[in-house]
Amino acid sequence: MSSSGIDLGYLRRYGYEKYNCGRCEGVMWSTRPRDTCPDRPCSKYDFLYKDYKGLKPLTLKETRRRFIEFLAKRGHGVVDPYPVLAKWRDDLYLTIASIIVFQPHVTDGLVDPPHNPLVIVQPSVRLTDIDNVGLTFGRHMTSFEMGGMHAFNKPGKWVYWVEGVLDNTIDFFTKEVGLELDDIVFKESWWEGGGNAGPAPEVLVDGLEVATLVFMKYKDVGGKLVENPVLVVDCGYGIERIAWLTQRTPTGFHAVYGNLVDVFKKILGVDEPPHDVLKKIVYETSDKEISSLRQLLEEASRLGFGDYVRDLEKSVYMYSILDHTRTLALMLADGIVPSNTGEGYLARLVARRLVRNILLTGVELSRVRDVVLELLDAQISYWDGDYIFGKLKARRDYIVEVAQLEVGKFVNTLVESESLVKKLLSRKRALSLEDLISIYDSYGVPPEVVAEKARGLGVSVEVPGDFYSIVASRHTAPPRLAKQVEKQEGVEDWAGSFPETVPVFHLDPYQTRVDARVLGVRGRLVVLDRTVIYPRSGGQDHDTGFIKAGGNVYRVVEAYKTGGNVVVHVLDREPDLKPGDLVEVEVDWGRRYRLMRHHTATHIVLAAARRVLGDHVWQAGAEKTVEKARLDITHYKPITREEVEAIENEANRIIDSRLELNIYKLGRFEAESKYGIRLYQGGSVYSSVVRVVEIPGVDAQACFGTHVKNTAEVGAIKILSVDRIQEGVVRLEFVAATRLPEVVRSMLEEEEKALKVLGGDKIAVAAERVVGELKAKSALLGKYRSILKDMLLEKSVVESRCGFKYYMVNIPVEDEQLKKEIVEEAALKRKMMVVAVLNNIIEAAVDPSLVREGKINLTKLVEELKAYGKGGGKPDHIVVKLNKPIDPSMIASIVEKLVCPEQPVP
RNA sequence: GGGCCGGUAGCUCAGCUGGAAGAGCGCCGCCCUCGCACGGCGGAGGUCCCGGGUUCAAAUCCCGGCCGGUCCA
Repeated sequence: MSSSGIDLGYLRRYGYEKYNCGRCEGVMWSTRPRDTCPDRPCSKYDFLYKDYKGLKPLTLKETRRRFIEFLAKRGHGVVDPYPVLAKWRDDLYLTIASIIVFQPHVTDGLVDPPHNPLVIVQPSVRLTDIDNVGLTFGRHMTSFEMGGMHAFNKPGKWVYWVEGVLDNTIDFFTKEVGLELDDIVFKESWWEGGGNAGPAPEVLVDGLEVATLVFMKYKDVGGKLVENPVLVVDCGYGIERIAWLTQRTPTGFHAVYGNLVDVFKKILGVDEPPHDVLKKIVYETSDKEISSLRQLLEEASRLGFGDYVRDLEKSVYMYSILDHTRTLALMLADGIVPSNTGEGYLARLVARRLVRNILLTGVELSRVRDVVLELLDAQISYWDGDYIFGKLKARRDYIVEVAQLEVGKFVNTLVESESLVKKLLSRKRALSLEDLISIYDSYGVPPEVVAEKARGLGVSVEVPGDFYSIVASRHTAPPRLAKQVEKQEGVEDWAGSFPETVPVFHLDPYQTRVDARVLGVRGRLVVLDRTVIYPRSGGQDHDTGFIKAGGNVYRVVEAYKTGGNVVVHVLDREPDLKPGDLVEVEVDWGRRYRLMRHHTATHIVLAAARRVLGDHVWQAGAEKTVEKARLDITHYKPITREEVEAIENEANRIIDSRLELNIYKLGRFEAESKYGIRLYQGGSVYSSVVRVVEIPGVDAQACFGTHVKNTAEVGAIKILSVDRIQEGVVRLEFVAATRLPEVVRSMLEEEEKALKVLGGDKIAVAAERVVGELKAKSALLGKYRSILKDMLLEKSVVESRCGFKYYMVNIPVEDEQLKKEIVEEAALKRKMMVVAVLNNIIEAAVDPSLVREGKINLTKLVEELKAYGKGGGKPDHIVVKLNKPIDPSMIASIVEKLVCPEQPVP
């Protein structure tokens, strides 16, 4: 791809000329002629051995500091890093680049950035290359720092474009990093993603790509590229890679993790090849396309490093472990709760890859949990005080506890895999690819582990190299189902044509009526210029009420909001109204007030849960109706009874503190810097201002709902139920205020009903008594049954004409259990054939030994009885259900035929 | 949100090509022992997750639900 759309000719001013790479044919700009571009695979990591004159080794921190300070000096405002949990977006789970912080609201031009231009060093997590992490010796890391240099050019506000970007880049690398122009090459490229696209020259230094300069010129609209209203400068500098380049350590991990590498070596018992050897290996393999560890090791052997292959293998695992522990810690620190869905699954993925790598270094399965703890602690203290990763320390307890839990789950799976594989192999002698996929899909046991266990049982199993992509390809999502029910054909467009409805319910949530003007009528739908009716939104149910005009009163049965903040009222019938009419709108205050109080209660419960359970608690969903409020929160283990009570107590304490709520609008970035990303409990918000609902000192959220003035109005909160609705998410249901007595009343009524049946006045006592009586009765019944059984058997012995004795029992009471016990007693204990009849069912049995000896086969009896009904069974036990009456003597003669087959008729 | 696997004794699980609910561990009693452990004998303990359906007959097959696990968006 070319860099069409921008002209890099400005580089000529610095002495650059355009060349073509002789190998990949890419277009590059260089100060001197080159045959090939300094990019892999066209060249090796030449930086590792190059003697740079002005280059001084920079630590990661120093690199980061210089980057920020350099751009700050050039007028860039400094933006502090955002979490890697991208709660402000609903199209992404993780922050994968610095621009993510400003998409889509700023890149679309809807919101002004906090500074323009700006600099931000943003920790980012990308898991797409997770399997490459150790293999590329530091080129790929799942967590990395992206040095973001951003400018947003729009009409009336021009910052800089190609020239500014190139000046800044060249000056940073020459003046701050200490490179010379000759070292730096620009290679033309193109970038697309996240709904934007544009030319994106890469900055290459002797085999390493150290920055990508994206000129976000286009927007992807339905597969077509159109000019973006804002020309976005999206330059990402690889802070780790730059540090590596200046230090020229054997791998990028050494540059980033410094002496932590030695700590990990000790904990894991891993030896690296000597650094000069390692560096050689890294260098020599740097232009090879290496996609598996086996390939890397083969390549290393081929290059004559066979002696070091063993250490190299373990070292690669260790590099992944360094990377995965930091990524996991970072994800957890930002509040991710591991789970089987969403971002929680991504944390699980990292945790499981981590465990696999740890096992591969040779750590015993039983020690994995402890080792993870040690590694995380080492990682956390290594980053203590750091600008980006210093926050790990404050969240240490959560990180460690959750990681241990999560790792423990996987360890369990692996322990159980042993018997699983055994079981499978006991049924078949080999395991196919299908088996491997189904084991991985259903139980989460990775194929390598299965293969290893199978090998232990003497079965070799082939694991294809592209196993995980095969699995992924089987899970391609089905076409998305149509989104809900379309409200009504064209309503969105119709309603959208009106100006925003004045939200009287926001201006004064206590106002119950207002005079309004009709703007539009469509069937039963009405749009007004203002309203006190709250439309269903943000999990709060809609209001109901009345619209009065000209002596008519219409019920408002529903209300919803369209994209343009226009409230659509749904009436009980088609009204006699036309645009321009004046009406009076009145809200059903009883309903509304309950909804308001349930809504404020929900904010309070969330805050209380966060105080009791920890900062990882996020709202995962909420619904407020007149009957009750429902709040789903993220949490990593079951909530105990004590915790529920603590949350309830804390919530009621907040109510009793009589806190005045502050509700006001605030610029987006201002609100974020004041309250943090916590604001977005209800999901992403696409607007330049957010409506902040603040309970001072307790909670602040971006929220559209209606709230009471003072927490005291919530009155009281009672949590009614706690459910784990999926892994990592707990649902709390609760009621507040005047809804509470209604709930209590219905509970008391239930109890009354139960007591009416059970008798007594205490339900627990009554139930205990009834259950006790039941047990005693059934014990007594058992005794009667036993006596009756013996009595029936005594008088039921029948002797056939050939002298064969058997029981023919007619069971006089409808007791299946009695029939069963008689049959068992007779056949199995007394070793006699028995024929038992209860209603229209004939059951017959003999001791299985008689069948084995060939003396009798009851299935013949079934054949004989087929004329009277249906049935079946085994040779020693049959059941036949009769569909017409049969004379007992008839049964006897049939049995006779069976037991005296060869007896001549006298 | 979708796919797959599972739910049987206090625990771990077998039974699942429909036909009389099982094993190991744990528990109780007895034997052995000065006592304990081991061992031996005997015993108690079950809503086969729930609800429908098919069938003469369902733990087993089918449908729905609940709960757990797991993979993928």
